[in-house]
Order: sequence, then structure tokens, then C-alpha cells
Amino acid sequence: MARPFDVSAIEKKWQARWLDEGTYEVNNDDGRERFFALCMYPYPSGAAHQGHIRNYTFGDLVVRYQTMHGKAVLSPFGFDSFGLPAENAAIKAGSHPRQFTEARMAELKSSVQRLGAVFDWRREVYSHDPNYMKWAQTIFLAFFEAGLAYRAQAPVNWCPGCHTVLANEQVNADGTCDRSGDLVERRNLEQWFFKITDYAEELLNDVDALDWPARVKTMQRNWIGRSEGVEFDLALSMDPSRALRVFTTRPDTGYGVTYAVVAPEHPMLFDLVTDDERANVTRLVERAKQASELERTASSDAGAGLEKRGAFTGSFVTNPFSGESVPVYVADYVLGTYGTGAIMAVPAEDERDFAFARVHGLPIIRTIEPPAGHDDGAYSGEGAHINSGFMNGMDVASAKDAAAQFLEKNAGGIRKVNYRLRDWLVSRQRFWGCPIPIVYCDVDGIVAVPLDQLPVLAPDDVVMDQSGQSPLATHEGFRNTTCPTCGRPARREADTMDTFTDSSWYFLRYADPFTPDQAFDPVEAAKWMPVDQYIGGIEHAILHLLYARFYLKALIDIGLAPGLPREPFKRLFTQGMIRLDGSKMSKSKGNLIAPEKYYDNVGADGLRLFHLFVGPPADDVDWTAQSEDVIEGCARFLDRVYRLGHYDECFFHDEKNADDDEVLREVHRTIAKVTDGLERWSYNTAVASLMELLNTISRWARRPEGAHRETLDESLDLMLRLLAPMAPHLTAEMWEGRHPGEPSVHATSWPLADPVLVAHASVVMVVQVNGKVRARLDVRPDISDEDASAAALASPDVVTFLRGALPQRVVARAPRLVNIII
RNA sequence: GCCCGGGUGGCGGAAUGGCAGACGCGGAGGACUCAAAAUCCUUUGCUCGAGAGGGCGUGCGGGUUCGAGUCCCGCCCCGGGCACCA
Repeated sequence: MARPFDVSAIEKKWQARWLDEGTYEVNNDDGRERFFALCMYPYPSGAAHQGHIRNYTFGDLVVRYQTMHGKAVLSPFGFDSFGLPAENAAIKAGSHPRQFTEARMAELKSSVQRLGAVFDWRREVYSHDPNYMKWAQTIFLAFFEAGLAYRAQAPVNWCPGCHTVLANEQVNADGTCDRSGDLVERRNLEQWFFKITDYAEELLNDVDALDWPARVKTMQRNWIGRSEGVEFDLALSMDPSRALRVFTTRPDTGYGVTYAVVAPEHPMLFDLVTDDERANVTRLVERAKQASELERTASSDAGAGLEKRGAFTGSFVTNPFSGESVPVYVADYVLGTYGTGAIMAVPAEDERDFAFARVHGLPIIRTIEPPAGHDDGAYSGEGAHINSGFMNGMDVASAKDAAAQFLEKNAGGIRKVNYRLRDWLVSRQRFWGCPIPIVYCDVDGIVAVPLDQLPVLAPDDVVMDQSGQSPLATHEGFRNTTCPTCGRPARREADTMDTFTDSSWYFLRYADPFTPDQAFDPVEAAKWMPVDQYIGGIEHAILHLLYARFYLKALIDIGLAPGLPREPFKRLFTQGMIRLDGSKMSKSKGNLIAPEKYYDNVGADGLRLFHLFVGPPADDVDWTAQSEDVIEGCARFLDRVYRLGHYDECFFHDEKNADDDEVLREVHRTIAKVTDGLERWSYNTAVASLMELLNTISRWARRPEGAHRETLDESLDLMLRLLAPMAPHLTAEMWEGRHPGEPSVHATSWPLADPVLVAHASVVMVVQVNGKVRARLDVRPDISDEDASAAALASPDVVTFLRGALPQRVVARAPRLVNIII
């Protein structure tokens, strides 16, 4: 489309100026009120895609808006530059992931600059910068010192597609890899973990106070999964001196325990198995070991396959409530990693136990009277206890308490809180990540690399063959070293850290990237933290946001971040994703609509306006054939702003009159609406009210009788200031033309609505008869209910409509409405 | 199965319990033009009516209220998250 101004020239001019003049650089000693605005650390996948554009459009609006409020706004940029795609691409191309990554970084950087998003580029940080790695490794070692990083053998998730282990958080519910979609395998490996479970309680409690979207908070709470219950002993019937320890959240249903179950991984399992049952049990355990999570959880509902998936051990334990002997089974529906890895089974009140009991012909004893009409299945709701000795008649809560006391007295019971959250597995058998700075010595064991030898950098000549072994393990020059403690030959750790470790503290480095001798100076970081507004995708609702919260708490506790707030992100906004044909638009799906094609035509301002206007920022956007038209519509709006600003077809008169005043009032109402819209993330309506204002001003100034020139200028200036955070290039250019030699529009303050002007001189009052609109009257905004009713009843339309009928009742809500009931 | 969202014109979407459909896209008609593009103007929920005007309309069924897209109860459908966590 033909544009009335040179889009490219204007945009290039201002982008260069913001960059060259360091307009959006802020120093840590800035005296203004501070605001930390942050978009999530992007993975450099190449030129920005629409998701990035959306993210930085919102982020840049916040930066410019808060700056216009007189604040020192920290707006940093950097790259989450380690990661698998670069390594895989490098393997394919026979190059080094660094080359690949840095080329993609340059592309992404140039396309966010092309959008006109402004940053303090002096603070740029990227994960594979040796200077960043040094501090990443220092933090790892500090965690190690403090016992927060440890090495353990554990059944872990192995992704055959990614050739590495994954954290629990990276495995989907169906047992597939979050990244590659491959079915994840279980392997028993020795790996590094971070003790995030130490923080489960605090991570859960602190969620409450966060100004985050409710659903993200819920997802975090669910992921942590706190449950209160009792851990106690089930004594072996044959040998009461030994016991099976179990955890339950429903001790009140103890009289209904008709069997017990241990997980296939349970350490006591083979003590319990009798000779007769050994073959069956072994078969089940072998199968469970090899089964993927998917297979193990697949047929959960129907009850199909349950028979195969459980076996009698031959042993019995005593139900401490009833004193009866009940059989012990092994079944893979019980997890080795949760609670004690063993449960008391109550089929009447637990669906899973019920399904298993049905298949294996185990007795079912109700301990809670189900409500009338309940089928014969498990009932886990409220109700009075039956068949429960001392608990008969009690409700669930009091029975739980009574049962807990009973178990404390008679079965070694203790009340316990369990969490679903597991420790964070951070080892990755890949090359393109930050090496774990550890050395293994036959004499001294696991030894930290001395701080003055950091960073540990991977050599460049490593073969990345995806054999499943860490690429670094095959590089003898890297692998062989000497023990820092005893000097004898030793071997380096060959795994790298999960890249989520990099994104767990980058915001702290942003706050103080200048300190040479530590990751960040806590005094400097405290000046900016917490992040006032964090913006990113919903896909990070659990992983990144949970890890980063953990990191900050841990850093404070081990003394690396004294004085910092314990939560990193005060406010979070999660933008909707962009979909094309129903699926998420992403590089990996290959369904990108590149922003470049719009830059030359509608320009960055037009594209930004589209993302602001197309719908609520939190909602997903469906990219359709219509999107192109809407983008053009946004550009058309900017063209009209430009033409009006140059008085195309405008006429003028000298004496200010009531029409002119009314337009100025509309301008002030728009200030109020736009401000409100920007504050509550209703960007689409903020843009809409500016469009409306443009229509109003434009119609007024182009009437033959014309507009008052000074009022028009005042209105245009205010409109440009409101539009400045949304369409920064055009508004900067127009402002410069209208105010040569004065500070830029972005250096002006955010307009304040004058409450006197916002108030309406007269308002339209609706008159209803029986709830239907029958008349509209102009009234003063401060009209009383009585006067409003009188005016309504006197209005000719109403009189005609009533035709003498007598009002039964008149409801007045002055000045908005009067409803006459007949 | 459980927990969140959501369901409004042809489309994206607006609406502190008070004029449903702001704003934009698309459509129709018109002005300008030799013509087109661009621009501007008018119009645009459905329906009955020549018109004035009327009726109906926010997934479905009830309810509260003078008044419900909005609140309550019961459903249906769509999207997302979680799902043997004892």
C-alpha cells in the first residue's frame, strides 16, 4: 500500500538515534524511581518470529510508558544461547554450535532493533559467554558447598531423540519428551541434582503473594503438590519386629485396609517375597523396569492390564486398626519415588485401589457411608464413618485426627507432609551447555574445580556424535586432568548443565553486569530487584518460573545475594501464543509468518499496532487471511494520524466555541481511557479509543466551518503522546516536526486527564418502560433521582407510549437510566 | 476423571448488574477519476414492514432482579493444564 510518508527512512532514523544516543541506557545510581521491565530471555533461533514481535511490542510499550512516568526503567536484552537446536544444527552442518548460535543471535538482535524495541545494550548477557559461564559455574559450586547440588543414582528420564536425560518438568504427562516428542525411556544413571525439594514449602507458600495470572499460580501449586498425611508401620504378620512403612492422606479409612502394596522399586520387596511367588514378582519387576512411563501409566482408567501389573508377594501385614492380616502385593501403580514407596490400600474409598481389588478379587470394606444414589464404586467424599470402631459416626476431618493419634500411639505413626515435587536433575549428556565444574579423583572423590580455574570451557574440537555418551567424555584432552586436591590424575565431569540453570539467574546479572569479580553485586542488584514487570509465554508457567524462584531463594540462603527479595518476579504477564491453522506458530513447526515482509510495507509501527489491537494481549491469536487486512488497517490508522498532523483538508476558525471545547473534553476522556487500558493490559481497547479519538478530531477539523487552531494543536500533541509508546517511530518524527529543538515525545511526561474536562456537561439518560428503551433524554450529570423520574414521565415519547397507563413503580438510577414499570 | 479459561454479528473483538455489538476487518452503495488505485462519505446483528415503526437476539434450560452477556443453579460444546503422587 502507498504510504504518505517514508516508513523505512523514519524508522531507520529513530532506531539509529535511540541506539547511538543510548536513550534507554540507565545507570545503577540513577536517582529516579526505578522500574525493571523484562521480557523472557530468548533462545536465539534466528530472526524474530511473530511470538517474539508480540512479546517485545508489549515489553517496549511498558518500557516507554514507564519512562514517560518519570521512572528510570531497566530494559536489558540477552540470549539463552546454549541448547540443543544449535547443537543438532551444527552436527548436521558439520560446524560448531557457537558459529551457528552467534549467527542466529545477530539475526534476532537486528530484528528486535528493527521493531524499534529499545534496550540498554551495555548490559547484554548470553549464556555461552565465558564470563557468564564462570559465574554460572561459581553458583553451581556454591550450591555444591551448601549441599544443594548433589550426585545420586536414580531412575531418570532418557530421551532417545535428544540423547540426554531430562528433568521431570521436561517430560509430558503422556511420557513423551517436551522438546522432541519422543517416548522417554527410564534409565538408572548417576546424575547431578539440585535440592529444590528443600524449598517446596516456601515455593508453595510464596505463590500466594505473587501478582501473577491465577492459572500460572495454580499450575505451580499443582506441580509442587503438597499433601498432608500420616506415615506409619504395617507390622509383618510373620515377624512383628519388622514392618512395612506406608504413607497415607486418609488414615481415617484405616479399618477399610484390605491389602498393602509396594512399588516394584521398593528396597524391601525381595525380603517380602516368598519362594512360591518369586517367579511372578520377578517377571512384574522386570517388566516395570523396562516399561516406559507411558506404558506404565497407559491403561490406568479402564482397569485393563491391572492384573498383569500386580502380583502377590506371599507376605502379610497386620492392619493396626482391625488387627487383621492382609496380603502384600507389588504393583506398578505405586511409585517408588513418592512417600515411602508403599501404601495401605483401601478399595472402598480409593478408585485406584478399587480397580485393583476388583481384578485381584480382594475384599472391599466401606468405612464411609456413601450418599444415597452412589454406585457401588469407590467413594472418596465426605460422610459419616461406619465399620470403623472408635471412629464410627465421625466426619472425615475429625476421624483423620483421631486415626492419626491412634497411629502415633500404636504404629510408630508421624504426621507428615509430602510433595509431588522432585529434585531438579541438572545433568545433560550434551555438548552445547555449560560444563559442570567437577573433577573425579580416585583418592579424593568428587572435587570442585577451584574458583580461580573457572570457567571450565569445553574445547572446540569435540566430536558430537549423539552416541548417547556425553561428547565431552570422548575428548581425552578435556577429560584427563589432575586432582585439584592431591595432584594425581583425575577425570573431569563430562556432562553439561541443564540450560534452565542459565535462565534462572540472568536477570540478576542484568541488574549488575559490570561487576568483574562476582556474578553480581548484591547491593547493585537489590537496587533493581525484584523485576517489576516480567513478560513471556505461558509455556514457562512451571519450568523456568519455578527454577528461577528456587535459584534466588537458594542464592540468598547461601550468602550470595544478601538483601535481595526472595521472589524474583513481582508481576508476571503471560501473553497468548500465535497460532496458524490451529497449531502454535514456531520455528520447529515450520509455520512461521516472518515479520520482515511487513517491515518495509506497513513498518514496525504498523506491525506493533496490529499486535496491540488484534485482541486481548493474554489471548491466543489466530493468524488468518484476515490478519493481513487488519495489519493494513493499523497502518491506515497511522497514515490518517500523519495526514491530520499535517492538517490535510483541515479548516480553521479564530474564536473558540463549544464544539472546540467538546473535542478537548473528548481528548481528556481518551487520556483516561488509554491510561486505564495500558494499566490493566487492555491494549486492544486502548488502541480502539485512540482510533475513536482520531475519528472525532478528524471529522471536526475537516468540517467546512473548521476548528480552533490552538485547540487542534493541543489535541494533536496529546494524541501523539498517548500513541508514543505504541508507535514510537511515527510519533517521534511527527513530534520533532511539530516541536523542533524540543525534547522528544518520549521524553515528555505521560498526559494527565483533567477531571473537570473528563466530566460530561450533559449525558444521555435512557428511559425504559418495562425494561425496554422507549426514550432518550439529555440531562445534567448531577440530576437527582426525583428530577430524573419527573423528566422521564413528562417526556412526550413516554407519554405517548403509556397512553394514560399508570406507572406501578419508577426505578431511577440518575443520571443513567429511569425504568418505568406498568 | 479433576482443575482452570472460554462460547456475543460474516470475522477479530467491546460492554463497574443499566442503550448489546465500541473499535477494526470484510460487505454494499456513493463522491473524486477517462479509468483504476489511494482517499473521503453513507450504510451494515437477524427479521417483519413501502415507511413510520415493531418483534427477536450474547451456547441450552431454569432462577434472582424493576432490569442479566454480566450474578446463582443444572446442562451442552470448545480450548488449555493436570492425571495412578496414596
